[in-house]
Amino acid sequence: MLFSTKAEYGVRLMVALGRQPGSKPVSLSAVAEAERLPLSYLEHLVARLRRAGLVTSTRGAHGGYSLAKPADEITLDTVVEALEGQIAPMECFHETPEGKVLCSHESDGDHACATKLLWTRVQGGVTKALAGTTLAELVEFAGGTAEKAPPVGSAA
Amino acid sequence: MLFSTKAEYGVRLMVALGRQPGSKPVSLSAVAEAERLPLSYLEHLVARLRRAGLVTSTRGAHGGYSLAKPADEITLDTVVEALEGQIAPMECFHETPEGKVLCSHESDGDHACATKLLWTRVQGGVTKALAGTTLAELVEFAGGTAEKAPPVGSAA
DNA sequence: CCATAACCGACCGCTTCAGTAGGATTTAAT
DNA sequence: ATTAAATCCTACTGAAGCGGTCGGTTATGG
Repeated sequence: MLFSTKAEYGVRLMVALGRQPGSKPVSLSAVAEAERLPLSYLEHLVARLRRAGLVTSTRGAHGGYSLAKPADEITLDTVVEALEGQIAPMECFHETPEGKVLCSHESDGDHACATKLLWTRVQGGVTKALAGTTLAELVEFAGGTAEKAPPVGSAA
Repeated sequence: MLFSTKAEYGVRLMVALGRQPGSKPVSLSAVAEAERLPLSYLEHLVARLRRAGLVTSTRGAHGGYSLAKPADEITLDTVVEALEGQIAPMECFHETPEGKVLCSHESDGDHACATKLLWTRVQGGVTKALAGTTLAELVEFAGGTAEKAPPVGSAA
């Protein structure tokens, strides 16, 4: 499996927030109920999203979470990375700040690691798919906002 | 991490076999020494490759493993799948024999799962990268066959 | 004041990973 | 025939991550 449920649940959480019109915060319990996900587990995930600056929180009664940016400015690579940690096909793969890819097996001289070409291509494929998808697309795909289907928290 | 060292070690093993000219089998211990990998662990990996029909074995002294097909007819998706199991971005993702993608969260009516669009794209990116790479390319990339660098098992 | 809800850290059962261990079988060479 | 080299097979193990729970603290609107 490429990704764990952390990415799955976290993305669904983000979509749920994206469906909320305006800037009214959505409580985690509302999301948990709508998506049938354990509340206490969602707390861990949303903490990662908050630390990554993707959502903002308002505490206290009637509080909750909102997207920190418009949904069409949020690409899924940042979301998945916040949830799963650095996206790399392989343990030995490090990406430098300048975007260069390093392989820790290349210690023996400059003779390139046999697998580097492969993992670089895989990395490219995944990154392209994630960075080329915006949260707004997923919200749209999931059934749009209030018009067609009510956002979470509305009366059943 | 997208893949574990099973894919890493296994692909390096396949490249090592691909560097061997002719059909002379290469012993696992030779590969283990050349690639600095634990022999007993490689045994597990090569067993998967053999069961998948990617390598053939000859037992007894002077035995070893050879590629079951020419390197340019082996695409890396089959190799990685043999090593890691079915390639899917997410637990809930099943591919039917006809190539259709199913998501187990789509039980509630026909309303598509919010994340399906995303995982489908990721899946496509990875599959394209893996299926579009042949073992021959990696062998070439790693330094070609006997000409430039001797295959494993040759005198040091 | 009290219900609601965000925050935080510890814990737990389970599975997988990476690797080891010990043997058995087969085969080539001496 | 013996032996060394090799594939093959099963079982085991320590460590880590996954998915989730629990209890408690803090903040806030009514």
